[in-house]
Amino acid sequence: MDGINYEKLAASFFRRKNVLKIASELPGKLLVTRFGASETIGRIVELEAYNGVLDRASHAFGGRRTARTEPMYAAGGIAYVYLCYGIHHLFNLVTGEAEAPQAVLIRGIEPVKGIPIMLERTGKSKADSSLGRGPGNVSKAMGISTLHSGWSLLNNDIFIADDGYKVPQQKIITGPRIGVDYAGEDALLPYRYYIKDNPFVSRVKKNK
DNA sequence: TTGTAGATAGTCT
DNA sequence: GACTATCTACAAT
Repeated sequence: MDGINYEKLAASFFRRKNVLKIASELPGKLLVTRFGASETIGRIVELEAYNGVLDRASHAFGGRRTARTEPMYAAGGIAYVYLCYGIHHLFNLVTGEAEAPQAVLIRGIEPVKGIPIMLERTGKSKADSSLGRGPGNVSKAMGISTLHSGWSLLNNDIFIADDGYKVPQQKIITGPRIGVDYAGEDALLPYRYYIKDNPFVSRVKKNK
């Protein structure tokens, strides 16, 4: 449709046990949202894995289980959206089996389709590199909010798709996660994946 | 171009 | 009632 051919990823993709394996395959995939007549598509360029109860940076660390984190304990293939700073909605993909609270946080996308809609949602006037950079902007541009937490990624409202785009292996970089200094040694784990030289990947420091 | 400060609201104890 | 996270804006160089 509209010149973009893509295939929705099936539940089997999300339900594998190894969240790192799933995370390593996500760069270059498409994040699609369809709310009413508004379809927006962004290519995933940056993400972080959260490895269940062992991961201090995860909301589910130590087996904590509350109404908010409940979606993380479900089987993979649904969305987990939480609010941070009272303003930003962060979008996660739940992976793994039921009772294994693993998730992947989408930190950055490259707008592919529906850019005027994204501009309207974010209140921006032109599509610069800040449109899909940073987890708060991702959900804002895609129209995702905490209302969508627990939604299935197998329906036609929100889903992940593959359009055949392949990211060269040498352009997929792994490194420490961002904003998880409080996680102690876990903050050093290379659970962050991003595409090298992509302007929509948040950078610690500008270099030029 | 780089650094720093201020804002926010839902969740858990 | 305390805590948790990121973006935007503004100021200085």
